[in-house]
Amino acid sequence: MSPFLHLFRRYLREQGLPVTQQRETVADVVFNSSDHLSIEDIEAGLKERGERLGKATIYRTMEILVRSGLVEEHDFGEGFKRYEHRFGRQPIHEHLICTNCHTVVEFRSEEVMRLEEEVARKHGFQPARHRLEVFGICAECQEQGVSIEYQGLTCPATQVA
Amino acid sequence: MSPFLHLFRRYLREQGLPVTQQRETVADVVFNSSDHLSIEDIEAGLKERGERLGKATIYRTMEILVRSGLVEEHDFGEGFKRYEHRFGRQPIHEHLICTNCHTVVEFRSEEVMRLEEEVARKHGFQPARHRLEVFGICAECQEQGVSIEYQGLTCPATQVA
DNA sequence: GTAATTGCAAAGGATTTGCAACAGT
DNA sequence: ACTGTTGCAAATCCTTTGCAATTAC
Repeated sequence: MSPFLHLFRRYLREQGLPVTQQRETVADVVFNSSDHLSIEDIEAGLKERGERLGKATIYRTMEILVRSGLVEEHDFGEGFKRYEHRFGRQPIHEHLICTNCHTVVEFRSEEVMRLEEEVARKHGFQPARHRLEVFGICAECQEQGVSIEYQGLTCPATQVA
Repeated sequence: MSPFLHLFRRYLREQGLPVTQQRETVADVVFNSSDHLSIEDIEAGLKERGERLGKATIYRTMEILVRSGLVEEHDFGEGFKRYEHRFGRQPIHEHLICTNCHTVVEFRSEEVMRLEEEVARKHGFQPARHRLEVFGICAECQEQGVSIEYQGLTCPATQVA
């Protein structure tokens, strides 16, 4: 049982929401992983514990967890969302993502923080947030001979002859 | 008719694919806009011209356009894709996006290019690409009194009392 | 007890796919 | 003519929603 679970319980009580078995179980799965979990990952984690929970309940609980600020939602462009808890992490950080095995490394960059501010100001925007994702192949996958998928970064057709 | 259409025709011929009316029309709509178009936007553009095209054809043509390198696909986390042609743009650039009106400003940052390289190397990754998006409220929307939606950036529940 | 949650199944939006009719080479 | 495309509808994927049965307070 995660030592942070009581924070979620407290949040639920503050909001006048029932503290249910299902909500606690979902939160505990998320709090006990330092990965960036998909809903499917969370389902698998629940199954491993022998918990049989409706998928709708997982979605509904994730919504509350995000609202509580205890969990952050990400969209890495895979067609579905991923979630990470915020304990013991930098409040704002960027992601380095292996496009083969989906390993995620977090890093913080003051340069990007400054850049957000600078670029927004230059264009008269009120900055709210940013996201920086670097995609590549991690060391381990490289060793197994995986190389970069074609990204359309070179552009032969645009070469006007 | 876009002056770049012949590049798409050439690409199709090189690939042994038929140059159809529909493919030309879709490409022309995309090439004539400097916006970041959703499929719905493209459909609207076609309707304006009096073209009646199946949605599946639009999706299939966008796939080819992306593969050709003439068009780039984006996912700004809205739940659907957007497309921009690559003519007269920086080959690699970042996006500043108004979360209210969806205006997109492009900017280039050498710092981010360097950061991608540096961070990937530090973690043994082979870098392939990155994406940086800054979200905020544009000047025009600010004038109309729009302010930043709550982003969950402050995190009261994580304050361990 | 009362109000909210759960679980299921149905609905939803974006995208894809199967297939008969059709157009490009 | 032959191969590949088009358009429609059905299917798919992730996510949300309606509703009767159940649980938290």
